Amino acid sequence: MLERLRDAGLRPTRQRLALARLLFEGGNRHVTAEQLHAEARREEIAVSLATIYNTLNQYRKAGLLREVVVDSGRSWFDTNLEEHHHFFHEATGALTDFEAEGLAVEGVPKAPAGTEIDRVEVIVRLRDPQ
Amino acid sequence: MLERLRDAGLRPTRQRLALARLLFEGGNRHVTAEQLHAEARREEIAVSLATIYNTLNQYRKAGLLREVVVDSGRSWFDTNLEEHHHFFHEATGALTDFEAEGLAVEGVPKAPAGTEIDRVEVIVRLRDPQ
DNA sequence: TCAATTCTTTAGAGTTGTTCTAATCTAATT
DNA sequence: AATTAGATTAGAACAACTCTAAAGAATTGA
Ligand SMILES: [Mn+2]
Ligand SMILES: [Mn+2]
Ligand SMILES: [Zn+2]
Ligand SMILES: [Zn+2]
Repeated sequence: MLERLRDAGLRPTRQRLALARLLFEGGNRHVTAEQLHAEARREEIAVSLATIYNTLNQYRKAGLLREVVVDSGRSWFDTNLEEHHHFFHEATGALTDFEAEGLAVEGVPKAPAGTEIDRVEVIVRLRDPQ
Repeated sequence: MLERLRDAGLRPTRQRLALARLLFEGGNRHVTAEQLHAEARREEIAVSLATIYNTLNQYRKAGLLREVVVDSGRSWFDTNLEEHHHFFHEATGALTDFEAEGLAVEGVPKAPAGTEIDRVEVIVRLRDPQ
């Protein structure tokens, strides 16, 4: 973790290390700022909400996290850096991955003049049956 | 317009009619609440921001509009009800359509137990070249 | 080793987008 | 025309997020 932060040009402070452990140890995950803050509090890690936001954004800029936009009004951060896509269940707010392998998006038109394609994102919105 | 609102179970009030004209006459468009409010003011239509929000949400629930989620922090509403997808240029906030015809999304995994697929959304994020 | 420097954290204030409240107004119904 | 149901509004409230400036911690380098 220490290395990972140093490599990203971030001082390995108490807070950043603790949050890195929550985020990166124990499998990929999706979190919002409030969720991570609540989790830190539960684990008795003293860290302010401002620092949660600072840290998530720094990790994103450093490429340690990416943002997933599925809901206006709330930012989700994703520790899974592999090419993949998302199920989003509107009713429950559940956000889950599915692998890009096996998925084919074909016939994407070329980017408008003066721009290029950064990323093709597929979001599968779910609802309750019937 | 009057018919359209009546069919949706909405009283055709002065405000709803004026907004329907802005939204639905003259081709498909994407708007945010603030944009529509500014436009109404420009056209000297007296309508409060609360009514803009109420109306956009009512139109969405009635199926006259859909919401496009491309940016956390701001809701976009789309008058284009045909199956289509979006380019989103992060840098400028430009949101443009491309037709679903010609696009194939294959290999979408089946929905998690207890849910079903509502819609498959493709968002092509654009950046400036290089 | 220990200033000195630079960067980080923090509480709380500020901002933005959106929703709520409750008073007033308007459309529909009788 | 009177009544009723529903709509609009200003402004307050709220939620998510960012900013500010003061205090604290990591790093540097003498
Ligand atoms: Mn939402
Ligand atoms: Mn954004
Ligand atoms: Zn993911
Ligand atoms: Zn569109």
